[in-house]
Order: sequence, then structure tokens, then C-alpha cells
Amino acid sequence: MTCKFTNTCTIHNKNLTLFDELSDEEKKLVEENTLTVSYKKGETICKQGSFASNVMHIKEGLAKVYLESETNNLILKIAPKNSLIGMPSIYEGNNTAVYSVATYTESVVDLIDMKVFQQLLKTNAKFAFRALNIMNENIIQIYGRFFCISNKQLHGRIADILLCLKNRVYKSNTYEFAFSRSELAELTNMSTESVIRVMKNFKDDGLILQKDKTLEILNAEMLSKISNLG
Amino acid sequence: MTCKFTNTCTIHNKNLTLFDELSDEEKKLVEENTLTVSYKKGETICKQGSFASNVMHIKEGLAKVYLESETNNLILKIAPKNSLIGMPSIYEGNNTAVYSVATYTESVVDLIDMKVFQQLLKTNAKFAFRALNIMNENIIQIYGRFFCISNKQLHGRIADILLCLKNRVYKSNTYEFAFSRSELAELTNMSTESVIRVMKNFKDDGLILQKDKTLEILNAEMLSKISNLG
DNA sequence: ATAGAAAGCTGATGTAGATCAGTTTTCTAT
DNA sequence: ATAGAAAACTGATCTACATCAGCTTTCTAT
Repeated sequence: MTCKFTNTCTIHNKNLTLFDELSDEEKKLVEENTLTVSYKKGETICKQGSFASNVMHIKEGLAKVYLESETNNLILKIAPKNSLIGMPSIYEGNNTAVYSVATYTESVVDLIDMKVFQQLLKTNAKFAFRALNIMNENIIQIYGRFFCISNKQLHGRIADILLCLKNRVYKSNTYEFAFSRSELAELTNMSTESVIRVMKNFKDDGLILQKDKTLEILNAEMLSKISNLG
Repeated sequence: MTCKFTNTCTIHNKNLTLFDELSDEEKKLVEENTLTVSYKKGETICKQGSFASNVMHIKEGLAKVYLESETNNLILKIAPKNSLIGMPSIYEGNNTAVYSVATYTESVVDLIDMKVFQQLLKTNAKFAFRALNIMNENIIQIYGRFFCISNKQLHGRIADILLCLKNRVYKSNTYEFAFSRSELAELTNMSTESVIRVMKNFKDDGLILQKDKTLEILNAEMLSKISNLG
């Protein structure tokens, strides 16, 4: 039996039921304090260290959540449609964003006022409980990614991310592959050249098929083995 | 300016004020559903995959929170006195522990019934909000650790953990060093031999002093530089 | 249409750190 | 006190990757 939490994708996103816990009045309050903004590919939605003025709900598109340092970025997670991000910035005495968020593709994002969001957390226990649930699913996702990046070697890491995209992000065997080799490299913490070599291997071995910008997973079982062996 | 979240220790634990949010009645309920248990060095408090029957509050001692796989353990965090652990297991549809917890030293732990804890979260918004706060501080801690382990090289990682022990765990320049070289290796995701070599370097360079089981940080500034440079 | 820039690709070289194979020191239990 | 085990240490070797350097293909903009 392999460990449950050693992959980037251990949990499958449910639909966002968080706001179902609100009363009509509360819903209205949220609506009145939400801005819906469209972003182009590659734009920054949220900058680490800036004032954390809102919680973000990705309505459409795909984004990365990442830590910045002088040398590297560390991608914490990929945020597909329906993700709620920005909650970790909520803690006693903090008012800055703990991470950056940027889009991979064109995206539509709801920016929910942080003060209103916090107020709801403080007054509506069911809402807060659901928020905690979402946070927990999130943290487990990141545990898996942590394990993957720090313990698996190159082939395992690429296999893992390809399966993650298939299972959690696109939920399809064939998907429009939004990542360049260097973006994949950033995502898996490896060099672009290594990504190219591994992807070539997978292609030559008939595990995947990439035509134009479409990627098809031909042998998910084998990729899964590779991912689990590390 | 270095990134704020690239070290294992970015946040300093406050005292556990979570239960202050409870009414006398609720406090009584918690007390009635809490077991206080003493553990010896090396004992398992919680086993990954088992039924998550309680939330744990470390009253005394030191523990590690870690993911298990066939090959490696990945230590997610060190839990000093006053840590509250086990919350991530709380999410829709899950009833198993997502990670294991084991003691480094003799420890005293409050085991709080999970159902009671969840009930409080669902009914007391202030309690839930505080719990979310604690989770968030936790997750940020783990982000820092994630960055550290996946991006820094050996010297940086050891420097980081030594500073973390000084600043967050023991809060003193001189502390009883509870870790063997192989435990340090597990903690930093490196081989025991490498830990020995790096510790030797630090000792020879006058950055640390280890006598019997006591470790003294002689040059925290230099260690900090090493940690930040990677 | 075509130049310039990305992105993709490939082989050669370099290196951080693991692994291996010991030796020495310290701890532990009778 | 002493044997046996664990921990600490050391040097030699090996290897998974990164890095480098250059080449080809694809994209993009005038």
C-alpha cells in the first residue's frame, strides 16, 4: 500500500459550497463587496508582501500560487477553476499577502473584500467551519506536493504533475496543455532541459502524446507507477 | 530584502488562546472529553491512516509531525510545547489521520475528542476563527519549511533548522539538543554523513559549540546569512 | 515574406551530495 | 568492568541532476 499523501493530487475539488452557508443578507453583503476582474495570461493577481485586501475566488481559468525569493519561485499549488485562495494571509497581526498569485491562462476572478470575509468568519460558525474544511483540503494538497518535490526524482515528479492535471485540474485524459517546458520546470523544481528530456522519454515510451498544444495521457497506469516509485 | 517566508521559522508561537474563546460550559465540555497522556521519547502519538479520533495539544515536550511512505518520512513540522495538532484531518468526508506524530522527548499531551472539537467549531464562530488563525500560522510555517528543503543546499538547511530551534522552539541561544545526527538528517532531508560534515564545519568555523547534549549558537548572524543564501 | 525571438532540443561537462566502507568514540546494559 | 550496540566520524567513489553551449524549430510582429 502506497502512502495516500505523496502525490500532488490526493483530493479532488468539490464545488465551492462555502457561500451556501450564508444567509441571504450575508450573501448580499458579499456580493456588494466583491469585484469581478478579468486577467490576461501571465498577469499577477496578488503580489506577495502587498496589502492583503481580498480573498480570491478563481471563477474561470488557471493560476499559480507561489512564494517568491530573489533566486527562485516555489509554486505552492495550481489553482484551477473554483479555487478559493488567500485565506492563509488571515492570521493575528498579519495584513500582507503571504504568497503571490499569477495566471497561467486568461482568468476571471472574484475579489472578495477581506474585512467582510473576516467578519463573516467571526460571526457565522458554519461558514467558518466550511472555510476551515477548505483550508484543510488545501493544506493536504500542499503536503503531497511537498513530499513529491522533496523526495521524488525527475521522472516521478513529471509523472505526478501530468496526472494531477488530468485528475484534478482538467478532469480529462486529453487536455489543452497550458505550460511551456520552462513553466513545467518551475512547477516541478527542475531545470528546463531535464523537463524536455523526461517529456521526450515519456513520449518515446508511448505514455503521452503531445500534438500542438493538446496533451493526451496514453498510459495513466504506467505514469502512476512512475509517480509512486519516485 | 530577503523573502519573509523562506525559513522554517517565520512566525513565533503565541500562547494558546484558542480555548479562551469558549464559555464556561463549553470549557467544561472540553475538559470532560480530554485525556491527558504522558509519552516517552520516541513514542507515536498519532499514526497516519488510523482513525482521527482526537486533536492533540502538546502540553510539555517536543514532537515531530510527519508523512510516512515506504521509503522516507517527511517531517512537516516540529511541534513544541503549546502546539495544537491534528486539525488538518478535519475535512469533509475524511476520518483518518493525515499524518503521524511522534515524540522527540518525554511529552505530555492533551487528547481532545474530535467530535467535541468539531462541534465547537460548528457552533462557536469565534472559536472557529481562532482555529483558522492557528491553522494559517501553521501553514505558513510549513511553506517556509517547504521552501527551505526544496531550494536550499545542505549548509543552508542545517543553519535554518538550528536557528529555528533557537528562535521558535527553545527560545534561547543555548539549548539541550534533543536530536541525534540521523534525526537531524531526517529533519533536513539529507544523509546522516552530510549532517555530520556540515555540523563539523559549523563547529570548526566557530558558529556553534556542542558540549555533551548542549548546543550553543555562537554566531547567529553568520548562520542567518548562510540560511538566507541557501 | 522575413527577421528576431522564443521555445524546443541535444550532447558534453561539472558538481553537490548520496552511498559505501570502514574506524573511532560514546552509550547502555549486565 | 566490559561487551555489544549505537552514534559519530572520515575518506573514496558514484550518480542524478544542473549547467553550459550550441543547434533547430516554431512563434510573432512588422
